[in-house]
Amino acid sequence: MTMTPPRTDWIDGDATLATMDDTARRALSTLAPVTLPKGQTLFCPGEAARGFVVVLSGRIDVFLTGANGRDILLYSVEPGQSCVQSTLGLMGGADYTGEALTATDCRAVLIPREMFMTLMDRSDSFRHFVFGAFAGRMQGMMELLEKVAFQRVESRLADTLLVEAAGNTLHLTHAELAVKIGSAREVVSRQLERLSKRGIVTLERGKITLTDIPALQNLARGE
Amino acid sequence: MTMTPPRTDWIDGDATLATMDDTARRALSTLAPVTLPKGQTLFCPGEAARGFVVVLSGRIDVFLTGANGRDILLYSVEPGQSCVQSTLGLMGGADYTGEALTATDCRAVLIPREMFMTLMDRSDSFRHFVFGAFAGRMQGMMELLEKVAFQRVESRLADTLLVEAAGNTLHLTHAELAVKIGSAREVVSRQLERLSKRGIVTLERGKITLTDIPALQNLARGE
DNA sequence: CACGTTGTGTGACTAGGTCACAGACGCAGC
DNA sequence: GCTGCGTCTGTGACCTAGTCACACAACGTG
Repeated sequence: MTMTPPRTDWIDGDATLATMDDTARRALSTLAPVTLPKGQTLFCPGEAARGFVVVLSGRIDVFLTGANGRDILLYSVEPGQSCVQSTLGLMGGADYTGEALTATDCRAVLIPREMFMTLMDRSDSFRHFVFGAFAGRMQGMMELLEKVAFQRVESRLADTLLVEAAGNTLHLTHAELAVKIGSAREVVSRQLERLSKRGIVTLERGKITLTDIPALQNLARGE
Repeated sequence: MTMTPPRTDWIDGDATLATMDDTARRALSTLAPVTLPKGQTLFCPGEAARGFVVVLSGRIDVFLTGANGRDILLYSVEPGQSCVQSTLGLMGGADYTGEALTATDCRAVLIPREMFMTLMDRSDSFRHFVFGAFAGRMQGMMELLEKVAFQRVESRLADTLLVEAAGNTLHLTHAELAVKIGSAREVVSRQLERLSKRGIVTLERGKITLTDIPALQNLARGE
């Protein structure tokens, strides 16, 4: 029986994982990254966590779904980051409440539950990585909560337009924008129409062009 | 120079701390708990974290304050729990955004930054405690977000009335209720008035009596 | 018992979410 | 080309919630 030697190039290729100590690298090298097509569901509400997910390339979006069917984007997982939702269940947390979807084609590693637990105890750098991820997400959730609870839709929308734009155009539907800012599609449509009438954006089907960035920046920070 | 032997009774007296391993107990025994009067501010926005706070008795409420001055209760810290906000700054997180107030007279320990860091690396049980706390708060924040984003005020109010009631009365002002559910005082007043007209509660200054608990339970879970 | 403080009630108005549609556009498959 | 069909967008009516500006009632203290 022959074994192919474990590949570690995906570890070295990731800015975050490459800095791990030997304990973590040895354990990780026994894993193989998986490729996931765009649009795939990784976790859904109520499902038990299978392990700890680290994204190597692509993007995973994590949503919270409300009783009424609307959902809101909790955060996006970019390369070198992890989907902390998946670990809440591993540590005294209750059932998984979010829903994770691949926003693009992805490569990712799934660190199984046992290895995760062991590394948390044995590897300083792995532990620090996980802790940092937790703290970061927590902060992000607080900011999101603050926005949803206190900020006007107009302001959140302007902010999202700026963040999401590549150059000064973005290819998103009103419905997708609505999810990102935690509002309803019709509301986004009406807000965009107002912005368009003020000459701040121009609208086409599936495409938005920003024509007055400074004005948007003002709106984003609440006038 | 004489030293009073370190007291550990406050460690043994706390259900959570009492289960810590020797490493943690030795370190903790060098600390002395502090007493805090009701209404004291522990942290305010923008302030750097001083350490990790564990509550021994009493309750600390942690709020998020919006730009418009309204605030919302993020969570309450009960005995044996910790104020994880205070550690976000200790680990890659940004500035402190919440505000912590003692809701009652309290006894608490402040674990300074260095000891916190050391214990995280050296003590398994301390680390598990902190991680559990993080996971729990994270879960709680998600639930709060879901409520604020998707649930009706009527439903959130009913839920809070049930949770907060001692027996079937509670001594809270409309303004305090508003903060707990993340709404405005006037809205709470009007909702309570409706409940009162339907015979579900009776209202007095600073006091609410629940007269139809089943009806409230229905409202709480959204009819 | 006068007075300030705190809690509550109310009306008018705005923002935002929901529902039920009607078009409009884009892209298969003839 | 045309014909459907799904997706995206626009719109009106309606309801809930948040905001602003008050009035007034209940308590507490000197």
